[in-house]
Amino acid sequence: MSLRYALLALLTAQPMTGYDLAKAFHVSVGHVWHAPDSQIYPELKRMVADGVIEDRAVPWGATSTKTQYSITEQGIDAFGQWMEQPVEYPHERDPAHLRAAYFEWADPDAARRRLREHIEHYAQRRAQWQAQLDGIRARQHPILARRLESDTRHSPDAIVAFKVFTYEGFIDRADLEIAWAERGLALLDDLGEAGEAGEADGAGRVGRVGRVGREITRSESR
Amino acid sequence: MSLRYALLALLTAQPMTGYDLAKAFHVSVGHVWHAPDSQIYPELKRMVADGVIEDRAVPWGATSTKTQYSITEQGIDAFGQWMEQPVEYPHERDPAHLRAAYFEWADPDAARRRLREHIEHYAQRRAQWQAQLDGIRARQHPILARRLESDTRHSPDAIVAFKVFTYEGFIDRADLEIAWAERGLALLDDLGEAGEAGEADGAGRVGRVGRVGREITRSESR
DNA sequence: TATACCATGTAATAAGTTACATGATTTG
DNA sequence: CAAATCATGTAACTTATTACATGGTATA
Repeated sequence: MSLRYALLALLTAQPMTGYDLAKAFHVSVGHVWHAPDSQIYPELKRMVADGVIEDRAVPWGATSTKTQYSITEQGIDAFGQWMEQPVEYPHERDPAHLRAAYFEWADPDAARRRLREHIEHYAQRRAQWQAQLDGIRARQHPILARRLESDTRHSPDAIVAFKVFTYEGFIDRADLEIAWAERGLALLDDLGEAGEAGEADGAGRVGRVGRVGREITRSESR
Repeated sequence: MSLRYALLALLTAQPMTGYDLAKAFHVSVGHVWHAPDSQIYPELKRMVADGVIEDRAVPWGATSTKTQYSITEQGIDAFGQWMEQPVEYPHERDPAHLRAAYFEWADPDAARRRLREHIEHYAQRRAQWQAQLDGIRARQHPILARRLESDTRHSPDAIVAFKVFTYEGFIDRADLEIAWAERGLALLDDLGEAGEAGEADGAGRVGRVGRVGREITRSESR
């Protein structure tokens, strides 16, 4: 149901066609709540049926028309009421941490690849979020700029501050994930050293990892 | 597809009935990858059909039987191959951050409630993860203990270290979310003060939030 | 012998993914 | 006039959620 409110949020800034909306979505709120076009179009239909938005045919070219959607009074109410509802937190489902929990079944090099991919993944996301944040802080982000013009009922500073707050949270999260993966790489190195030492001793399976080699601590890797 | 590997991971420790497996799931790997029983049972059927696990009827009571599942050689291979595959990262879909991005549409008290719920949510998760972590570190966690007995091919220290690594990541994440929400509460306080100051001046909408009141910085709130 | 727990699901629905499909208009 | 982009989807599938259903076994 969040998709509906992500779309409503965009339409509080200005009326848009489905196409415009989908595009605007992908470069703004889509970084917080992803949805493909094929989910957006049907949802817009349902939203019209439910009265939270209106569709209007506007001319397109000489003969054609396109459908422009705008939020209704009822839609604004629904958006306000949404803010009164508790957030429904999704159940934990984390593919990267699930993998990491059973790294003993992986070749150490495969585990390292997974962790480096993790770092790469969050470095890319971080860059995207940072770009959003820069655009928001400078009030240059196109959708935000439009919103700041059209929204007369809220303080521009508040509008900006909440978006900054949101994206800062994502950036901190990306940093955390990168730091976590780096600790994982250090752990693999330590386990490797311990394993080799054990083998050199002819001892087979290793003992007391974390007391051999350097200590692995959470504070170290940052 | 991760559910399959979460179940395989449990079955690398010992054979179990569907019921045992579901129970074990909820108190261990289910904290990393949630699934309800109604998803587990059908998946087990599919896994038998695909040959990664075997089912065997074992006596239950005088006349009845129950189905015990055990991992096959093919299942162990599949688990190892899974470790060679890159993680498929889900698209970003964050209901709490989505809400926060548009807090200007919320009553400040409603926004505060959302943030306090966020803190409460992650405090509870943190406690759960911490409990898991304590059990793992002490090697008292029942499924882990069983695994440490039965798994002769991996170093017990490595088995433990990767699980510790995984859960530490979650705990750090919980701390981050709590700190984020606390910054949000501070932001709301600052915007409120600025708003009141503005109104007292008869200025209507507020100006220059972030320069009035105390500064809100990321380092401050922790 | 009642209550807790063991055991195993199904049905209906909702949500999300992937791939494909089609034509119109604007612009270089 | 060709290419880009605007415009709007549909179909098939997978995954996940919610709620319900049913009966057996162990134990106090």
